[in-house]
Amino acid sequence: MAADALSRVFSALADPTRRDMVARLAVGDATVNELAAPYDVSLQAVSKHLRVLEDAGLVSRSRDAQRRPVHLEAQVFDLMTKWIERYRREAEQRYRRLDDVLAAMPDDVTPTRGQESPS
Amino acid sequence: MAADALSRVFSALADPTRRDMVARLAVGDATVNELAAPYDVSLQAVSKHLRVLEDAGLVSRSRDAQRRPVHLEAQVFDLMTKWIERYRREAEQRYRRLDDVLAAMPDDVTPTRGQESPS
DNA sequence: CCATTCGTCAACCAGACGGTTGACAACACC
DNA sequence: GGTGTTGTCAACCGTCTGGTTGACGAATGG
Repeated sequence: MAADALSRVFSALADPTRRDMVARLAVGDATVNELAAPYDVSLQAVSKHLRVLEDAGLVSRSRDAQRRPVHLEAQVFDLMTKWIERYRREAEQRYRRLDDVLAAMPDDVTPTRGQESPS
Repeated sequence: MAADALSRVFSALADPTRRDMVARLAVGDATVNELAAPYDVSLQAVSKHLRVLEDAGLVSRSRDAQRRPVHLEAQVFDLMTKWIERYRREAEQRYRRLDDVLAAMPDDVTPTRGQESPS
């Protein structure tokens, strides 16, 4: 199950509720109860979601009396963006190479470039 | 399940095998058999993975005789990066704001949440 | 026409996931 | 010390997931 860090992060964000919590936490830290408020689920379910986010490194929890303020750890996003950007770039380069091929094609299939003398 | 597009994309990339396939496809299109080669799983399992990637919009399949070349659709990456960047930026702004507050704080003020203990 | 290659569909299985309820630990407050 | 608040742990449940095997469809090529 989700052995590597990247899998854990993607998996954690695959759930709309958890993404919503991340959105909420981007505004500022919050307690479990505060985070649970908008959703129609038990506090335990929210606690579980937070555990998943924590295991993914997206979130950290500290202690304030009985409260457990939750804090967003935005650095982990870099892991994802790095992965994504790498392959996006690779794919784009491939398209560019394809463009070169098309550009190098015989003129008769690319007539729009200039006025060739018609035969 | 996984009603929204974003969930489908994150969920699809949460699997290491599928991420690996995306990596492979960034280099160039491939058939199902070619994609299956590196992995020690049945062709059917690979077919299932491709279906997940296709449902997420990460991949498209065309036809070439009996072969079904698989093509990476890199535009979907934008969906993720947009989401990520939004909250990353929001969190960063918050840190900047926090820095301002800390900078504006008198030196002797130590924020304590507990009650001030009388001597 | 027949065999082969390439790939999908269907049924099944074990394990993970998201949710529930009930019990309980930790701390604050009176 | 007793009570209320905050949150976690544990057990359970239905569903989704990733894998398997077996059968089959579609197209190629002897």
